[in-house]
Amino acid sequence: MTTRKERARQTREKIVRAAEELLKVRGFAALNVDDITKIAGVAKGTFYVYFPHKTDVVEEICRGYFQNVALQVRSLRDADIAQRLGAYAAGFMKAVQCYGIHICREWIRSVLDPACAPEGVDRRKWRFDVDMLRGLLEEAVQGGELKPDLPVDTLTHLLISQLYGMMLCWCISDNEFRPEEWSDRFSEFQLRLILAPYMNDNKR
Amino acid sequence: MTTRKERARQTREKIVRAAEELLKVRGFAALNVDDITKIAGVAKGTFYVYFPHKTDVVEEICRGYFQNVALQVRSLRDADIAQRLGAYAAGFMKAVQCYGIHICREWIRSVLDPACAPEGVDRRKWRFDVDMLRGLLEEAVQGGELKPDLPVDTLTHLLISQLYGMMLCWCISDNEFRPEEWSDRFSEFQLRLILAPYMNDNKR
Amino acid sequence: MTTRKERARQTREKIVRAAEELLKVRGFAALNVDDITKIAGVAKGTFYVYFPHKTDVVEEICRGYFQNVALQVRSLRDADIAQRLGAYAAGFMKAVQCYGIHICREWIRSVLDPACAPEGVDRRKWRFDVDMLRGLLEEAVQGGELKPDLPVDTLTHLLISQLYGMMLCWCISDNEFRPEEWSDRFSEFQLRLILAPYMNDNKR
Amino acid sequence: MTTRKERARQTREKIVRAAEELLKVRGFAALNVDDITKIAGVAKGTFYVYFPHKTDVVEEICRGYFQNVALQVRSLRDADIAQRLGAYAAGFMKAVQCYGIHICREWIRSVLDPACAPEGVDRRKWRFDVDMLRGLLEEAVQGGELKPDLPVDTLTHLLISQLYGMMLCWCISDNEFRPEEWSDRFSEFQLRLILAPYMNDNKR
DNA sequence: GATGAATGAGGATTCATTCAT
DNA sequence: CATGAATGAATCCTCATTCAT
Repeated sequence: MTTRKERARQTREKIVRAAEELLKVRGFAALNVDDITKIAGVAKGTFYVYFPHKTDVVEEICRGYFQNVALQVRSLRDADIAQRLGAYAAGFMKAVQCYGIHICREWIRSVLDPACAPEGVDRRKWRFDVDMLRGLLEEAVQGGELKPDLPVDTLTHLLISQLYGMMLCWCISDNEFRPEEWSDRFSEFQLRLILAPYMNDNKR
Repeated sequence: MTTRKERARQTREKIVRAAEELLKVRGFAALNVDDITKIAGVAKGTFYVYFPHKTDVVEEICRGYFQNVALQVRSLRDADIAQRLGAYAAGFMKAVQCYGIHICREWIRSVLDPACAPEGVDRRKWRFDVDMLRGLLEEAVQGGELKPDLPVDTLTHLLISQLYGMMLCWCISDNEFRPEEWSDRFSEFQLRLILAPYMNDNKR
Repeated sequence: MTTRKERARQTREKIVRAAEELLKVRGFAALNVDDITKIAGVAKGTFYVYFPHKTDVVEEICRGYFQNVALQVRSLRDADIAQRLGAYAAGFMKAVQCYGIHICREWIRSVLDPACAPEGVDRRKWRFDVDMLRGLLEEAVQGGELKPDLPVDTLTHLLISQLYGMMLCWCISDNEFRPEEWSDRFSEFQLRLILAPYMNDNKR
Repeated sequence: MTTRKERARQTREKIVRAAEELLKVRGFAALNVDDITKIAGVAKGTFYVYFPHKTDVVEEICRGYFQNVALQVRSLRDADIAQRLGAYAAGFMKAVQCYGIHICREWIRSVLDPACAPEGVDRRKWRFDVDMLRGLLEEAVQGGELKPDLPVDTLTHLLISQLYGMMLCWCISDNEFRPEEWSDRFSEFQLRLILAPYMNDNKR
């Protein structure tokens, strides 16, 4: 009984891992069920026991990705807003680097066109990041850390497009730099300068 | 004489238009020669009279797009560096908006994976932008407008990833904002602040 | 269990037989997967379950053909070299006749141009024959049956080109004679005469 | 007028030359009208002004080949039959080498299957060679040079299959030897030995 | 005679998906 | 649950040939 279920879980796991591996190495366009099952060491038909469609496994892979970023940001109670945003950026880029260029490319590609790419790969990550950054800024305003005239929406979008832009440029430039290092430069050269005009001195 | 060649030009045009239309509506993944020629009203073989490979027509479509941006920047002789970079950003985002979200998405998608996507659609735009922005910064340094300790590479990449990030976020957010307006905010809230530490007062 | 695999074997067999039939009747140039599967009574895709490329099935057909010739030659311990070479020739021409003119033609054609014809159909038969005949001659020299001044290479090539020439002429002349009978004439009128100058009397 | 005709002749010539060149270099399978006309420097349609079908030009190319061999054999009045047959063989192999491996391969291939290959490339060469060699032998018998019990047909076929066999082996072995040299060895090691039993001493 | 634009049948190969065992 | 044989629609590309100019 439990054995049966456990076995099934393992089979499913093998398939997901195989798909993930291929996705990382070769990208979505070159992903096919044949290879997935061959690598997973199961029969082709087994794939369809667990996933009605090929895209479903991609969805599952991409779902978890990106979502558990930055939960640790909350824990930075004593840090100032610049540090917390910096931590978010660092977490973001660390995740980006960790997932690898192919997953990122795939994520971008899929999020650009939900119609022709894995349908399940939705914009949750995007919404999450927008909400997260806006939340951090609003909190800081409410907590008196930032001045009330801070244009929250504008800054949110500037910050987030910077993060997404670095990911995109990394993908375009084909690994020309290390994402992790760039989040540092982002914090160092950009973040504080942008926030500076809105910082309350007493908080400093 | 002229008629023959003119006809051919029109046929080619019809094919390009048909492909462009499909590209805009359905994206590259769903693009196929059959539909292109059907829409263009020519025989399938005719496509290959003008384009050796399917991807070549996509290249043709995307080429040009993005490439004639920002030549006017050079003409801004009297403007300071912030104004010139701002003009570049404005030109970039204006082009982005002008080409439309589908072409932009396609461009991003194709530039993400030259292996499986239109090979001809290369990174020229990317290289061009990188070189252009770096050039503007270097000139300003040489001209004494910016201090010599300006980290050219870092700033170039920050600026460019901001631009590309805005384009990407626009595509992701599905037209949630107008690119043109965002280049203004970019200039207003970010550009000057980042450059400020490196501005020579006398130039101001 | 057995049924599944057995069925598959039969399907594969059906495909091979269909291809062979077409090959015999129409030759390689007119061979296409569509017809093969139609005759075999399976779906087009099924062909590719068993053969990655069209040429692979042709290879399979031609392999084996020609390869198990002349193993019996080795067993002719007591026969003299002329008899053994004669036996080889006889085996060769018997095989030629047995396989039929179309397969022979196809084999020649394919072996003539590995680039555009079935790549897998290689020159094994050719190498095998060359090595076999040379081996027989060398053995006879080492065994003292033939004089040491025998020009092994030259004779090998003369003999082999005679054999292949008879096959070719048979194909060209469109069945004008029976290959089996010609190997007899080859032995009778040519083989002994050519070897004569090099025969050691004592062996006789 | 004459100019018109002369021009046309030149155009036709250019096409034939271009086709010949391609045939030599790439073989029949890779021959296509597009390349022929491109190399010839004429429009595609021009090809069809002179040749109703692609195969017709190949026929024209192959026709002349092989046919003007050995007309000089006739002139060897004083030579004995072995010398004359040797001269024929030499002429044959010289032609073979001169035409190149691709033409030879193509000729063999086409002669093997007139149905799928250039239809016009017929067996004339084959008939010509058979008749020629048989004629030489019969003449020698009638002239008393060879004994009347000479098995003309058998020897004719053995000789001719030897010649064709050398050509075939050359093609198969991919230029492993020089045809011209092999006709010498053929004469030296084989021809005289085969004829010896039938030679009338007085003629020598 | 010469052109070259247009054709469209034909052919190889891929691959997501089904289903009987 | 797991299998893997079978499917067939989809798609890219080739190229001999036609024909209006």
